[in-house]
Amino acid sequence: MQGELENLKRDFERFLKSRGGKITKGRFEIIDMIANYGAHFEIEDLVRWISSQNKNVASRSTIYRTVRLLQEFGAIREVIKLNNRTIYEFVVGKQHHEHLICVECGKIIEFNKEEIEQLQEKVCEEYDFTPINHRLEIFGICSDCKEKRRENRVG
Amino acid sequence: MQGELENLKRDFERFLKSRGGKITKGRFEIIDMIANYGAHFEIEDLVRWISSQNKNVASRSTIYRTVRLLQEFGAIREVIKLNNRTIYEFVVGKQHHEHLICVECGKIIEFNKEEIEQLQEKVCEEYDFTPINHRLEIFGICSDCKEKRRENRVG
DNA sequence: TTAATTGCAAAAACTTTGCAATCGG
DNA sequence: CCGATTGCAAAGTTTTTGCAATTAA
Repeated sequence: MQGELENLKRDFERFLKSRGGKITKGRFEIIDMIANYGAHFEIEDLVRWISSQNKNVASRSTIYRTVRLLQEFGAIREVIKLNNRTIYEFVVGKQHHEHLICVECGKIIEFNKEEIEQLQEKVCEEYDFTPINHRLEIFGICSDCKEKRRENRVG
Repeated sequence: MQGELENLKRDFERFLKSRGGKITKGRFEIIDMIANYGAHFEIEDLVRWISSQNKNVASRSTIYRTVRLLQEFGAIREVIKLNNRTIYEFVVGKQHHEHLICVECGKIIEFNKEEIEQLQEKVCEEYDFTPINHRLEIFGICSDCKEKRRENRVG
């Protein structure tokens, strides 16, 4: 919803000011582009897409730099790391969740399991470890791909 | 223990033969090197270390290719992905486990929580998703680093 | 013999950085 | 005005690949 994006921008402004940073048009346009691009993205795809939409938003370096800033700020997180791919996620308006990743078609399914979160906290306590964030990735074959395999076997 | 390494090599031989591959000295020397290197490694470090020990084991490309083979075989898994670092783990003789990663000192703590594994299976069933493998990474601050912070504050 | 493997150097893919010009506060 | 930011091109990292020579089966 739109209000959340506006809130995020306002908070990001505060974040920037708090570290002596500046409010530039490019940074906020990048946020809009990411918001329009969809929940999950790889930086290079994002760069290409932004350039295809509007050459004047920002250069590749500025996009990389802004993604890093947004990550420090907390609006973006690295959610999937597989082989040499890194998939980021724009977290605005999303509750925390984990991912099922289909290794056949690349589909990403989000899920949330409160009990798993609680067990993680328990583990951290046991090790006197203060968690900052976490990532659970389950790789496998999704329902659709299994279906397709079955069809191919029959056909 | 030594027997496990021998079993692994025997199984890896079968694996290679089953895909029409060949048993080469280099591949098995790389396994020995990895076994001696320690549980967790980054490929570039491994390459440098192997070269420092013995230039004639294998070239950088062969090490990369063999690590990939061992990953397909299942003797190695990517366990941690953070920023642009990938840490691999040699799984021989280890039961499945997850990782706590200290973002301050880089320490890796292994843990295993059966209930978490079970809950994951439950989630997969719900989505009719067939899991192949998974990775749970919890980033945070370890006990020692918290202690150090306390000392610094006092001192 | 012949198909897989190796080493090398080059290329590819992704990300960071130095610097001069520009812009925000 | 001053310091942060930008764009560019260059450089840095990590990983892959084409190819000729070599090696296992």
